[in-house]
Order: sequence, then C-alpha cells, then structure tokens
Amino acid sequence: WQKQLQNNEKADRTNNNMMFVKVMTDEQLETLRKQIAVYATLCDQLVEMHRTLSTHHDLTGVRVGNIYCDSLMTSAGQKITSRQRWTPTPLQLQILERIFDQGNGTPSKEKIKEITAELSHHGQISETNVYNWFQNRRARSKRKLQNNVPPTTIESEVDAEVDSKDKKTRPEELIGSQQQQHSTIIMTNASATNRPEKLCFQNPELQYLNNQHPNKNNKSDPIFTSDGTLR
Amino acid sequence: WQKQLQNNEKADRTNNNMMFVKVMTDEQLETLRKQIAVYATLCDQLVEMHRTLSTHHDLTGVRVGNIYCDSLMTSAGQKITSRQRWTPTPLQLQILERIFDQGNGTPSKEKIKEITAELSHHGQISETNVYNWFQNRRARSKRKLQNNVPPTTIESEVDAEVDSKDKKTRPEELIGSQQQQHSTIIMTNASATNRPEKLCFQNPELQYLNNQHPNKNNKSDPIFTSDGTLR
DNA sequence: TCTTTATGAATGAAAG
DNA sequence: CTTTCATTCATAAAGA
Repeated sequence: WQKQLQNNEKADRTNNNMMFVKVMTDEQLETLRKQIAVYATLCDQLVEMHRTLSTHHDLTGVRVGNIYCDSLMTSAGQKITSRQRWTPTPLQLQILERIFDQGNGTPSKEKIKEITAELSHHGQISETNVYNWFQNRRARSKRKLQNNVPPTTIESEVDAEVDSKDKKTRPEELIGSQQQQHSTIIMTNASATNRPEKLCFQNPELQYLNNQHPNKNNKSDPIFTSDGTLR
Repeated sequence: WQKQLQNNEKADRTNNNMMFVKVMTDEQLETLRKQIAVYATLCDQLVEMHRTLSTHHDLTGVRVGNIYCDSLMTSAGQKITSRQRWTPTPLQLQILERIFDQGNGTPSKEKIKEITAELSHHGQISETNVYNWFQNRRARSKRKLQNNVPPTTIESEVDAEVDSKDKKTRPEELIGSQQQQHSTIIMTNASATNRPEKLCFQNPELQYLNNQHPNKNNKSDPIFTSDGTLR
C-alpha cells in the first residue's frame, strides 16, 4: 500500500496535467463517503435487528451479525478522507474578533461580503466561512453567558421550562407522534442531568448513526483493501 | 493510513501549490461503484429478509424497535436520553433525496402526508419533519447555487486564483461551504481488481446475494448526484 | 502517539 | 420563502 501510494504520489506530482484518469471533487468524495457510511450503518442496523430476531431460533442471524461486525461494522460512519476545514489565520481571527466585538450582531449578507473580501487579503477564506464563524461565535458566546450566569439556581429551572414551553407558538397543523418534546430548558448542566427523560425510542431503527462515542476500534477506515473488500 | 494521507496532502500543497488532487483510475472508480452497488443490494435484501422474519415471528415493528433500542443503550451508553430532534434514517434520507431530486419542488400538503406515511415505515417521523426537511433542503440548495454562480469577481489575489481554478475542476454544482483545502485519495490498481462479491456475507443463506447483478434495479445503483447529495 | 478540547461545519426547527 | 437559532458532528490543535 504504502509503496503504491508513494508511486502514485510521485506520478501525481510529475504528470500533473496528464492522463491519470479520474478526478473526484471533494463533494463527490464526501458524498461517496457518506453513502458508504450510510450503507454500512444500514447494514449494521439490519444485522442487529436480525440478531435480535433470531436469537431464540437459529444461528443464522447471529452468524450474520458476527461476520458483519468483523468486516464492516467498525467502519460505519468513519471517513474516507478527512474533510478539510478552514482555519482562520491569527490575523483573520483578530479582525473577526474585532468586528464581532463592535457589537453589530447582525453580519448580514452585505457585511459578510465585505468582511470576506477584507479577510481574503490575509489568507484563504470564503463567505461561508465568515458566515459560520459569526454564527458560531454568537451561539457560543451566548451559551457561555448562560452557563456562567445561572445564579438563579433552583426555581429558575421550572420557570425556564414553562417559559420555553409557552414559546412554542407554532400552530400544529400537522403533528404526528413525535419527540417534539420541547422539554428544552435552558440546558444548564443541572437541568440536563436531573431531568427524567423519556427513554423510549423515537428512531427505533438507526439511532446511533450519530455515535461519536470513543470506540476503541475506530482505527479503521472504510477503505478498500487490496482484495477489494471493505474492512 | 490517515497519516499517510496527511502527508500526501501536505506534499501536494507545498510542492506545487495547486489543488485538486483526487485521482482515481477508471477501474478503481468502477470497482467502487460496484462495491457500493453491492452494499445497496445487500441492504435491500436485508430489509426484505427482515420484513419476512418480522412477520414470520410475529414481531411488531414497535417491539423490534424497543429491543433494538435497548441493545443500543447498553452498547452505546448514554446517548439516547438527550435526543430532542428528529434525525432522518439513512433510508428515509435516501427516499427524501430521491423525491427531492424528482424535481416536483412543491411538496404540498397532500404529498407531505403521503411521504410521511411512506417514511414512517422506516422510522419515527412526523409530517412536520418532512415539511421542514423540504423547506431546508430547498433553501439550502438555493443558497449553494447562489454562492457558486456569481463568477469570481474579486481576483485580487492568489487565493482567488486558486479558487477559480478549483471551480473549474468541478463539473457540477458544488456545495457552498467547501472551497478550500483538498486531500488526496489514491487507489491502486491492485485494490481495484477484485470482486466486490467478497464483501461480507459468507452465510450460505445469504450467499445468493452475491450473485446478483448490482444494477438489477435502479435503486441499487447509487451514484452521487450532481449536487453532491445522496439520492 | 493517544486523548482532550476548541471550533468549523451541518442541519432540524423556528422565527420573520 | 428566507434568515436565524440551537444542537450536534467532525476535526485541527493542544495537551499528556
């Protein structure tokens, strides 16, 4: 593998404009990654279901499950390529920070363009980056306040809950059975932990697609091994 | 592995300060396609099997859901308690994307109901969710276009240059937020020559899956769409 | 290296 | 519909 990589790499470098074949864009690659991850997860889910169903009957499901786990499961949700992300240069950061501090909480599309133009003199950047940055900046500073200023300890929780529930003004013309449990309090740590949560399934099928839990085996990437199988 | 990739990336970036470096041979691409197709087929089969098993063993979806949920909790731990918003199942997502791609941009209340009904077979969902999904999907795809269409006006810089160059490599619409760093994926021919059929299931009962032509039904031909989304 | 943290990006929901 | 918010995911950077 390594060797091949190196070779290809060299070829890549030397024949930059030449014939080797196929170029995938980041989007395509990312899409591919997602797609594979989705399938892997799907298979995982299904296998799990089979396992559950078959436990009392025969070995089929179990075996399938095991095999699957060995070959595919560890790869679920992993990345094929690392998605690269923008990182502001110190200078950009400084400028952004300054603008942010100026208070005008609403960067608005116009502003964004300006800012982006300005910042692009100091490094690669796009409007989306700026937009996201402000978005995140605002959200996080807000949360910080929230977390730091919960001096209103005890009864605030209840009040907050009621308040937020009242906020739910949307006329529910269409509502199924949903987890629209806007039990959303002001997510302080305290409230988050005492809350008797509703444990029942909402997405019975694939809840843990979002698993980020430190799986010790997460070494593997869904990459194609030399024999054409996934590992 | 990962590291190797990183190295490649760095090398690419520094040595020839150019971008787009994802290179695949035709065979590799083909292999990839096959592999994904196999995944799709497998999933289809598994779903079918699951349905059969479910009905046969007289298990309701709910029960399955509960059991599954339980096993999930034990394995994945804390997760489930904190979820408060709907997360589409991969399957649901696929379906949604497909519908969206079909162009009928106006999901009208009628449609929504239908779709919801359909999707509810694959997981907990409500009409509101579907409604929101389409809302967001449309808005965001629009924004993407908006971000991409405006031909680079500000060429004041190296980065801008790079950017436009970058865009040239993208035959299709691109995702708004991706604009910068690229990483390298190179697949060797060696890895591309094998049979995807070896993928995972060796169980006799499932063996027949492997003999299927991946493209048997169009649903099993997962290729990325032009806008980098799944369908 | 491996783990943890900070933060860019994605996205469901809701407001405007 | 468009914009914004809240939450979560993924990863670059920092720490051990």
